[in-house]
Amino acid sequence: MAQSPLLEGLPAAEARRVLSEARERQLDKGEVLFHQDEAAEALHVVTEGRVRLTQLTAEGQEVVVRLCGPGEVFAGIAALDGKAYPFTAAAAEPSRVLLWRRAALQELFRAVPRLQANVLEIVGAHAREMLDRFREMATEPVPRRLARALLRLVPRERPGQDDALIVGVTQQDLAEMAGTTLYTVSRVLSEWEAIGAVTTGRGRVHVRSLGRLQEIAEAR
Amino acid sequence: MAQSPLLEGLPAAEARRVLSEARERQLDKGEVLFHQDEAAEALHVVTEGRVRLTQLTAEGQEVVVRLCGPGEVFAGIAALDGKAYPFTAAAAEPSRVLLWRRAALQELFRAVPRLQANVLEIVGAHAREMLDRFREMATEPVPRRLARALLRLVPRERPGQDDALIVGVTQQDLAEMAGTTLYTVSRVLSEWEAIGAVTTGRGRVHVRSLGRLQEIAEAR
DNA sequence: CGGCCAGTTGACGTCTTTCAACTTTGGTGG
DNA sequence: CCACCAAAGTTGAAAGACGTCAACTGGCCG
Repeated sequence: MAQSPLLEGLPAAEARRVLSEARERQLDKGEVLFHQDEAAEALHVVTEGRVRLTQLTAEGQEVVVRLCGPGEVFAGIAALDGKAYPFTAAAAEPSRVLLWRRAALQELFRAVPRLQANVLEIVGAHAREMLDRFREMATEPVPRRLARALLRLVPRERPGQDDALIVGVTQQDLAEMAGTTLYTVSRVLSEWEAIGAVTTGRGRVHVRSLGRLQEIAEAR
Repeated sequence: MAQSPLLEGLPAAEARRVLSEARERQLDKGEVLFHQDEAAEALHVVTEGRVRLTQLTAEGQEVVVRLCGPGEVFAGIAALDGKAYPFTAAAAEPSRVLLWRRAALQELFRAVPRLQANVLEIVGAHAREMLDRFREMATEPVPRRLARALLRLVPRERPGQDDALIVGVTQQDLAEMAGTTLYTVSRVLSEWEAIGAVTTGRGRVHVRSLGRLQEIAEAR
């Protein structure tokens, strides 16, 4: 938690102050934190496990907006403007989150201005990410989108490593992140396996060469 | 300008105060206000004409993020967190914009808190819109996306009217907004013309029945 | 009136989805 | 500990949507 971007640059005393205002919530696998279109009440941070943010289409098809691991903030926008949550949040596995209600947050902003700056920066980063993904969806073929989806799932900051193991993510999940079907995901992964770029297993993708994947994501 | 969401709810005196801090800029058709990835300096509002926000892919393909008419705010996120502009802004026709540099804005926020609330709300709305469009791109076929693109171009608030005339937008533009090609746009518009939903002309789309279009956008 | 830009339309190819059948994996309860 | 079941993954065949290329038309401005 200490290294969450939410608390970045805060002196220990202020960080404690902020944390003391949080509520904690524990979630079983699959438990829903909030539904899309509900009134937005709080900003959340994952401390343990993983939370999956999804948008549902009118036809009932799901799209995965983001998969949040420990330290990651979500529903930041909602907390700022207090409109409706733009997605549903549910635990992808047994998880723990901290949450700050809007009122508490407003007050903390006054006492700890750096906190507000952090929230704005996080919200900005998310808005940028959505813009990029929107462009990707509009212009890039499935394999490249899938490569990017995998790269986004790789735990950050693994100096020197050129491989990565992604677990607890089904091909259905990957399909919803890349905006395609599980069939196409399976085919593409099979191809990559044939050229030795990845190995796959039930709920598991082992990226053998992040570099290779990056090339697929960016290149030609 | 008075009815821009930026100034919503501000007493006349405060609105004047805010406006007095703005710089104005005039743009010829095609003139670029700022480029994607430049350091973000200012929040902008269109007062006249139209500004086109685009993202460029690595391969040089363009995607239109938004087309802003009078009163509309853009680059709000950038002004808050001061990172890079996430898109390029250029005048789609001779235009005029007001702009507030980050420092001026911060100061105004202190004097006019409602202004900050407005900016946060606007940024939130844009973030939500991008989320929705991302989902659309991931799940919806071209005709529906095109219908939505047209509906977004219809001047707001025309009580009672069931038709709308959209001018100064080429099919190439529509293609970039809907994430497709001008060929597909032409074909789809031809179909709609055949059933009497629209009529088209050079740089012109006359929507005969907004209701019909809405059905296409939402339905089945 | 000529050239240019916007738009149209057909033919074709390809990527992706859809549907169906089948295999593999891992967990659970007997 | 094993057998079994459900969930996850694989793969082929076929259809469909969409993009690409090329040729053609038509309106508009100088």
